[in-house]
Amino acid sequence: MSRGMNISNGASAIRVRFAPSPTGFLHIGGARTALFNWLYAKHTGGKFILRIEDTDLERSKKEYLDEILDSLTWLAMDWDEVYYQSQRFNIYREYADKLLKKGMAYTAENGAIIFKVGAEKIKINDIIRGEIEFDSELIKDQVLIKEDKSPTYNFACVIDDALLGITHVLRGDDHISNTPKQVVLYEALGFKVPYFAHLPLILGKDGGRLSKRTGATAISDYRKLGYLPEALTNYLLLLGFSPGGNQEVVDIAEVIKKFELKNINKAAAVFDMDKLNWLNAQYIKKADAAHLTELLIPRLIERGFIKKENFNRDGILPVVKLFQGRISTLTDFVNWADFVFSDKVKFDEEAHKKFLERNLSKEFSLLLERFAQITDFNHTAIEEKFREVVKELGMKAGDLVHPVRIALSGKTIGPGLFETMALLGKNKVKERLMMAKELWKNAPEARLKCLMWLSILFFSASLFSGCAMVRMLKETMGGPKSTISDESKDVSQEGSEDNPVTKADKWIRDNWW
RNA sequence: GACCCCAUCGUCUAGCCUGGUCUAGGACAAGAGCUUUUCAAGCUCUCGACACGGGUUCAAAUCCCGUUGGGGUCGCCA
Repeated sequence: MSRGMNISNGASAIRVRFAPSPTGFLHIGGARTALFNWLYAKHTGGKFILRIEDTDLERSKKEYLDEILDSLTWLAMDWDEVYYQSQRFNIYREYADKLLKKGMAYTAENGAIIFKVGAEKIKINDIIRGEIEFDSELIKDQVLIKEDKSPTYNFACVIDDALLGITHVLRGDDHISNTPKQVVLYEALGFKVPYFAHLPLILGKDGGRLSKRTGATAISDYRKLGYLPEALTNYLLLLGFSPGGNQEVVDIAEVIKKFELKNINKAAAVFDMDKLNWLNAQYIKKADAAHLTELLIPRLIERGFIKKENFNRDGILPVVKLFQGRISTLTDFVNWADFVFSDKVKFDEEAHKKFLERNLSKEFSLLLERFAQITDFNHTAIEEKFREVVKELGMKAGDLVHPVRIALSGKTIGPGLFETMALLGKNKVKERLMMAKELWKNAPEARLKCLMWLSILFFSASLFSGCAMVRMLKETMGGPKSTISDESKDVSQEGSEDNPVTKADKWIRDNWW
């Protein structure tokens, strides 16, 4: 019953709309426009209306429409009313006829109805940009109804915005030049001209239009990539609006309170993936682990890590907790935590290489022996034993940590090793450490390779020193600049600050002998 | 080309309306350090901008004009 009342004193009620065309996916720019409309409706207690601009029957597709609606729903933007322009063709025709009767429009040879644009100055007052003036002399006569009887965009848009009682038209900057064309139609039909607010465009990294080349453009792509809707919404908001108080991560309810059209930026913004990633990581970090688990389950099923019919939620939760603080997308989780779910540990190329560099069979054996003694295989007990072994062997902890990590996960990076081991459990740790020993055994060529490299090194070194001695006899100081001397320089400058040594190199060097 | 819009660190922005408090604040990225079993995260620090030129004014990032640069639109697409 209150619904009826709202409409009757609807003169003051704010009504905004988002008008997507189902000829493509909902993209970043469209979503931001929708968001600002939605936000304004929520802020003012008005209505958010969806109008599907499907007048182009050729290009409009049901799948696109579904995708757009799905994306909006995913982003938690609910709408109050929906209209389809394809169902309103007779209404547009009716108004075109009115203009025809008034003599303000004429029929072309092909049957199209065309509006006569007069010569006048058209002023629009944009809430974001202020007053903008156009000269209608520069506007051509406007087609209202096309030869095929379908309405043109500008005509259908005006009729609908007027008839649906849209009070504020918030749309992309690229529509500024459509505005005078629409204003003359409003006036010709005696409609009240709505308020306009033209939102700045979102640009790609290259400063041009956001395109697939510069990154994903469809909202559904971001969903697939593992972004959280809250994070994406938050990011989209930041593109053109500042919540104030140096806030970046903002709750949507908070934003609804603060949202004001006049505080929207004028300048176009570049879409920055890095910041989106950061924001998403923030949201993942503060998300409830159980909620994240639910989001992750379909992805784990898809990867074949768990079975759809039977999986253990309680088993996944601690894995999620272990990785939650260090991933920035849901996809990251699936990639980084694969070894927890699969017993076929896939070795990264880099990890594999590093692993074979040094045979730690004996050390692993000792580790296995000591781990066997642990009854409660928890992370403190593991760490205790581990440190014991390291001490006994006279090694640095890192020297054993890294190979063990690779043996367990196939990766050189990951969460804390002891937590990881506790999570995997005693049996899996045992199996994988034993498998690692097999790897060394089956790859004796790796040791051969080592020896080969060593001899090459020695050989070239002696060759070089031999050459150098000969040269020194022949030449004065000034130094020959062969590649060999450059290489040896690299090695000899280990302590030098000027020589950038990668961490990997350092690791190899520290652990080689 | 015509018309229109825009202009603060590499990027997102605060400040601009209502000039002084701005030797311009925050965030992302980058760099350095701390921490550390790795990579992250976290913490600390560093680098880094008012496009340019004229006005107005005691005083301009803030107001005005111009230039330059960028973007948008010029469809019987939306």
